Amino acid sequence: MNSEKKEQDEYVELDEETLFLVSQTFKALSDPTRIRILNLLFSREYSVNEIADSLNLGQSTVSHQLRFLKNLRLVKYRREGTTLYYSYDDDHVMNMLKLTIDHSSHS
Amino acid sequence: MNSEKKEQDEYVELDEETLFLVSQTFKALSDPTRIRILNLLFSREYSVNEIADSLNLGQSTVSHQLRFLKNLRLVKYRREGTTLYYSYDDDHVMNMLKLTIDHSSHS
DNA sequence: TTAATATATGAACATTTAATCATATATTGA
DNA sequence: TCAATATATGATTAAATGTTCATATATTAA
Repeated sequence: MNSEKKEQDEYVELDEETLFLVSQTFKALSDPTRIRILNLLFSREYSVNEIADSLNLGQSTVSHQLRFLKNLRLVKYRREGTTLYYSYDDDHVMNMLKLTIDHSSHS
Repeated sequence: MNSEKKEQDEYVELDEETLFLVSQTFKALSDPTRIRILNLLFSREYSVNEIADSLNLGQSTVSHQLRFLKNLRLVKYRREGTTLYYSYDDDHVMNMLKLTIDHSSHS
């Protein structure tokens, strides 16, 4: 039952599921394109084409990355006609992103 | 001089250097092996071999990943004879990691 | 100086990843 | 129903990434 005496400084090995979730979360924030998209969404919701135009990216590129972010529930969307308006959907992740941007800004 | 009137909801496009730093920081945390290493270092300093043994990783694998983390100044080391003791060196990143682990733990 | 131990390094390889292109799907208005 | 617009999807490709193996380097003790 794995009941050896634990040392004071014993670490807790992460279970596989947590490890996967954590790595996926950070992976989402590890790509410049996704960072730029999320940074855009700090201010308001944007349609796919607005994102592509604002950031000079292909429509397909944006759509693929939004799917990635959507799968991790970092963004959500709302439909209006044929247009999908995307916005962020995870405060914890957005906070980390903002903190790290500030932390990294040599301003 | 790029002085168009800014909207209220205007976002601030990230400069390339910040974008790179932010993405690198999160990339460090996006790999399961590196996460496990940093998770180990929460408790205390470890030598390279201790890390390899504790996590069932090859010595070379650990050394490579430590170099990665060292380059980003996320870890530092202290020498004692032929042994190098590694410990973490960035509170901000370690805090983010801990928060995200807690956030992801379905406990 | 030599052997033993700890760690680092470089090359090779398999896998993953992001962008692109072409095309498919979905919604709306005429 | 058809055309126009917005978005999604699948396949392909080039680049990046992580692990492994073999070997190099560095420190210490004898």
